[in-house]
Amino acid sequence: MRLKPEPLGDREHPKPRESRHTREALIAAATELFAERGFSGTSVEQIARRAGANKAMISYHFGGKAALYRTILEATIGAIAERLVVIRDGFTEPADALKQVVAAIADVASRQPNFPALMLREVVSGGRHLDEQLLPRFLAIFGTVAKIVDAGVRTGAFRSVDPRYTHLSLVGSLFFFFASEPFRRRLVAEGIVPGDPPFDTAAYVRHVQELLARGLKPAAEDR
Amino acid sequence: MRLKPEPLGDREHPKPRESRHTREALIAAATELFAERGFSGTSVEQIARRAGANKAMISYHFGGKAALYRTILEATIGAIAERLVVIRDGFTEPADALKQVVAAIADVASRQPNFPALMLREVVSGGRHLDEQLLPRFLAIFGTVAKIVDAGVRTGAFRSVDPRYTHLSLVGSLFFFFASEPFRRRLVAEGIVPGDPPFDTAAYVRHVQELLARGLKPAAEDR
DNA sequence: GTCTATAGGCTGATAGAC
DNA sequence: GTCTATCAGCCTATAGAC
Repeated sequence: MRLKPEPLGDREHPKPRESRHTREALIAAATELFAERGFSGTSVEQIARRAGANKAMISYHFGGKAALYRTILEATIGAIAERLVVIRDGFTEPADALKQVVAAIADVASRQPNFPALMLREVVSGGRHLDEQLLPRFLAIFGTVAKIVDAGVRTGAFRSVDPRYTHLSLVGSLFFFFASEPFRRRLVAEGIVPGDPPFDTAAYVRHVQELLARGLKPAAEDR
Repeated sequence: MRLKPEPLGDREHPKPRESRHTREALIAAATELFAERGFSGTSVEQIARRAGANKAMISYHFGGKAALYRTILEATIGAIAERLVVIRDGFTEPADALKQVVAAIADVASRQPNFPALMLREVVSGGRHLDEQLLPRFLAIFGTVAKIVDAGVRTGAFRSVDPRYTHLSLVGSLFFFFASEPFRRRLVAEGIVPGDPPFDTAAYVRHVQELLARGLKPAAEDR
């Protein structure tokens, strides 16, 4: 997933123009295109062109377009699942843990800008490409929020809410923000939507955290 | 958009098997497929088959696949814009108006179950199919929320929040909920996610309304 | 209005030279 | 590992019969 520059060291055979580089360039290009245009909206021709590689290389390195897509999904889901599982298994304060979840999703989205669009497309498509190996990792996102909210409701840190609805509103807000970034950028550039103050990831993260903190706090009348 | 059964009345020529019916069947089938699989993920062959029509009818009635998609987008965006503009131009209480927006989006989504998936795909794709005619109508959603929040912040009904961020979290939560419905249904059916109590649109609407009401209310320390 | 048949373009994959 | 050339399949659009 990540496009690690990965210093080459001193190789002896400069002739095969670095398999590592081609492979990663293809992944980087394909990730962008799949996020922007979806799987069927992207041709191997386009991927190769953007990667500065030959389209035959996609079959050589990955075994075809579908396998390349799966490789990308795997890395993307792995990155977010890894982060969330740590929070899920280590938190003590539900309110704080929920903030951490928001921050973690935003952090992964900052490092891998195409992750939210890919996830959103996958969800909207009914998870068609998520097999029994990928699905559990994908659901780690859901499981983490659900566990935290469950704990919070039990301990009285949160008012009585459905953990599933809380998950959907949290993830929906965040994915939508990040996945709409290119569209918003266009609207701002064309002067259609106010770009001042500029859209800011950190500010939006705080916005969602605030909304959740205030929205889930038990009020006087809830007791 | 809507698949109005539209009683035929007494026509004289039963031979041309009802143009109206074919046209609407194509729109209904295409709307489902575009929502499920996206524009490029759907072939005219599939649309025709699901509509029980001939694929040449797509060119005849609409002028091609792209024109059919545009027809659908137009109707979809029109339906939601129409509803929101009424709220935008007639509200007095910002807190109540925001509730109405949530309810209106949910209501349109109930009548046209594919509307959120189509909108989400369009946003994630950078609004590629929204021309200068469709874009303003689409942005009525944004403008309505922004105006309401602006008013609420000015009158002190809401704490000081960015209307744009409020819009993104509101719309993101709702679209994500509705567009993920098929996926959730699958997860519940396979016993992967608890389906008890069953996911309920009205309950989710209340959840989002509550989250916003509590999340935007000015607290003692905000004054 | 509807259908069949077909044209013509593009897509993903791969054999084989280097 | 990389590239060129090529192929079979699928796609959208349409001409023309009914």
